[in-house]
Amino acid sequence: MNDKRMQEMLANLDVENPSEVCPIKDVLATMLDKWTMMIVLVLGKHKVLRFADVKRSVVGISPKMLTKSLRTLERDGHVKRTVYPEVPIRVEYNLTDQGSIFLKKLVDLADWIVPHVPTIVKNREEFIK
Amino acid sequence: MNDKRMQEMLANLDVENPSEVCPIKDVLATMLDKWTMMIVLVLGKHKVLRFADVKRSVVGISPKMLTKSLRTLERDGHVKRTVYPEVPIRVEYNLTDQGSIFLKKLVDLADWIVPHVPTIVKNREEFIK
DNA sequence: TTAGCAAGTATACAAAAGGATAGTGTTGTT
DNA sequence: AACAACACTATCCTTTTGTATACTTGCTAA
Repeated sequence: MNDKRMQEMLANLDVENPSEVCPIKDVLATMLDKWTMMIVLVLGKHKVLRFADVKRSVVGISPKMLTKSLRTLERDGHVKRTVYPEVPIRVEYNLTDQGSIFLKKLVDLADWIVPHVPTIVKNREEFIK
Repeated sequence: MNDKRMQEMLANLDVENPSEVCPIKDVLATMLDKWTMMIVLVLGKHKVLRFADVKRSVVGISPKMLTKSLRTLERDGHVKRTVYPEVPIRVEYNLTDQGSIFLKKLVDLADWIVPHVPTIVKNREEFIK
């Protein structure tokens, strides 16, 4: 991506206006929420998980936040929710194609930052004030 | 990135442990904070900005959050802070090389999501419960 | 008919993030 | 002596986020 394209995208993102008036920034911010990302990562690892499985994998999440985050992911098309009306009921979650691309971008970002992490951690320890 | 590499990265990210014990996830989450991202975007657009300029560009941010976010970005090596001891004092902020790559990844993510945004917004309106 | 499971909901409360706004320190200008 | 400029700090208070945990629903098996 060259600088011109970058400036175009920054114009799209309407950087100097609040996110309530810029759906792109709003959609992005929702995706990059802490719990949301964690769920995308565990679904990337295990492919298909039931509600209780996700809860076990995302350590520390409460049922309330899990439901909320899963609903958001489903609503925004990143996750598919499948109900099997057995007894007891079974509900499975997995990434959609869109969700898988999102995962890829996330892991790509992580892949890039990994070599920098030791330095960053060291800086954090030394950084006063 | 193939599936094997993806699984390696997910192992690196230690997806099933809380971020306090995984510095990679912690560094990522810090970068992807709402205000932090906005500041990176405006610095990408304007290259060099003073404190009051950033405040003007990131609409709605309070001085408290601006200082906090700028310090975090500086601490983690994404932003350079330069003090000119004039009177009145002048302080300039700009992205480091690392920060510029981060901006690129962010804009790349945005670039990918943009075509999906209209559908997502429509889904959000229709999504009941 | 009582127990039990899965996938949530509901309620109460605690913690963290964030907004509004006044104050600080330094030095030149009036 | 008072004021202005700039880049923050400090304080108070509201809002949002999140936890803990009890409850619900629908059915089936003992």
